[in-house]
Amino acid sequence: MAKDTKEKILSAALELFSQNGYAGTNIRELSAALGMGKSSLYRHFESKEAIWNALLDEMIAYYAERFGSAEHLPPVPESLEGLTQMTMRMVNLTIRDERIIMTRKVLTLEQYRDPRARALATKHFLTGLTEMFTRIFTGMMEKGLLRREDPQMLAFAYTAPISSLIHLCDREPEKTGDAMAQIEAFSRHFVKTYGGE
Amino acid sequence: MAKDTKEKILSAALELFSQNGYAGTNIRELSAALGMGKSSLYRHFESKEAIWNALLDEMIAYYAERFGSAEHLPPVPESLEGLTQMTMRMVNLTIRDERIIMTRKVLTLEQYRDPRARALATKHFLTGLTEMFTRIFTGMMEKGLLRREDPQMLAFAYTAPISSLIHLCDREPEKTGDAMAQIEAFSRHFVKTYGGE
DNA sequence: TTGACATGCGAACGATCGTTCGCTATACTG
DNA sequence: CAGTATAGCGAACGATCGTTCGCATGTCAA
Repeated sequence: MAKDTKEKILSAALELFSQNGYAGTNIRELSAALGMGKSSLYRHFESKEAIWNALLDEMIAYYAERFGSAEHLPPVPESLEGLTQMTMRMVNLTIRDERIIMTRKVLTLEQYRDPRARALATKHFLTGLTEMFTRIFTGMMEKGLLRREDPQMLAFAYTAPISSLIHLCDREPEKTGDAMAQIEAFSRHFVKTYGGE
Repeated sequence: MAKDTKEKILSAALELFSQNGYAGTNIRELSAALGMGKSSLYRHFESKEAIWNALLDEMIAYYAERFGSAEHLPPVPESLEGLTQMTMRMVNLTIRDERIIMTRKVLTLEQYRDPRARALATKHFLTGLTEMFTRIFTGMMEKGLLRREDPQMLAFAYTAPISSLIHLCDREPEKTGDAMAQIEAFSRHFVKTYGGE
């Protein structure tokens, strides 16, 4: 029961922090969103900062479990078209999942204030995707699907533009349709440029 | 004299807002940073929000004047090496200039809260650079320096990775050296891929 | 010189902040 | 059954927030 309430608190905190930031969120709003009294929150967390730290713990643990282990790597595509399709599937997931959106937003808002948020932001926005696609592209080169070039450079050149459009969707959700189309066009352009031998 | 004080207030506000965000900054800090009493601020701005809006006005006007007019466009490079050199010069400027750094940070922090910050953020981080390099690449294609492909797609593929590394420098300044090296490597990779005919 | 205005200051206001307190109800332990 | 821990509540605390007030000073036009 206690575990469950804690989880609900962190979930509501994620929602509010991602909208208004840590400083812009107060305990009264948070407890109201949970339908409980302000003071009840303190049965589960000793302070507002403790809520933030627990939320960050959770985000770090989730990221490590979800993207950190090799077992969760997507399979190397069997074709160039497969790369585009896999990309669109991943992007769709990451752009539609409210929890992932809120995680990106909160990391964006707190990256200059909290060192752990900073480190996780860099993983989320840059190095994580690059490492993941470095492996994928290495596999695709071995299969002869991609030209043999520095796979890390290719992964960076591929993921950074996509990541920037994901940020655009977070910022201006009404542009999601256009952004998705642009990501697909970019992926096909990439495939045309680097595909085959 | 009044104009001068207003300008100083906005300058100090930019510094604090970019560090702690709008909600995380209070009038006492701001006035202390200016070496003046809290109440004196209200001689120049009617509220904290008015300071924010004036700062945003200034940022919007500055952007329009600096990047919006065609006259401020950098010249089309005469060679592929020139593209890389021009890129490094621009990046160096944008990564070292404290005021530009703070502008990016404040737009990052307030993009979900303020519609005008949101719009300016998209210009700063995405469309502005893309449009600029679309023209540059169009010019380079006409000179035969670049393969004839969709210049807008090429501009997006070129600027988005660079922009993501600029964000990295804002977030983790100690990585600036590495980021600059990576930008240069990426630029040369791009030139090798798309250069010549 | 005088009067009006712009600009500065410290004190203080009411609102809101994070947090603590004392109390009650429920649920499990012996 | 008694006893203890858990989790909820409203009230209230002190700190801090944005803002206002009354007053002093300096400047400049009349």
